[in-house]
Amino acid sequence: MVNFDQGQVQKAKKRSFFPQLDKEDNSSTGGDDNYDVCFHQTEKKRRLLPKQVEFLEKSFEVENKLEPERKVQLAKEIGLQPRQVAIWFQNRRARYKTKQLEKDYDVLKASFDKLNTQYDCLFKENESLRNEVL
DNA sequence: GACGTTACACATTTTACATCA
DNA sequence: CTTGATGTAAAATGTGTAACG
Repeated sequence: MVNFDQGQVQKAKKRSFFPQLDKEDNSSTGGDDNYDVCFHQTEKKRRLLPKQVEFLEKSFEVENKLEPERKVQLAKEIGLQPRQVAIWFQNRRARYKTKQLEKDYDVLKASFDKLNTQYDCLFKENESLRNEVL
């Protein structure tokens, strides 16, 4: 299912082995009639199609890591190199991790703030009690 | 145990777009 | 409206390391 236009997608490969004949037809000069994010992935470099990302994202939800088999399978389904799928997962894991870290920080900070105000209250209470004693 | 290989984490670079003056 | 500066997220690269045969 989900056949993307392989013709285009496949081109995005080449692991940047060598510069190759970049010289694409649609040279910069006004040729970029299609400012479309999706469909000029041809012939040059990166940015995955929304549908591909959607797929990867779904797959990531199911399982955060991927065995070689699933990698190949997934790559086939969405028309990417297995290598690209692997890289995507690596980057995705990294993103997830930093997000999680931020969340953890927020939680920690919240509890710290709470503790801080509690301390404040106790400190003041203590102060007033001492004043009473005097 | 020293070797190649593989897969990953992590840091870093490179690119594609967005935004704004 | 175009153009260049700047910022940002994502794709890709590079490096180090652990696991495995």
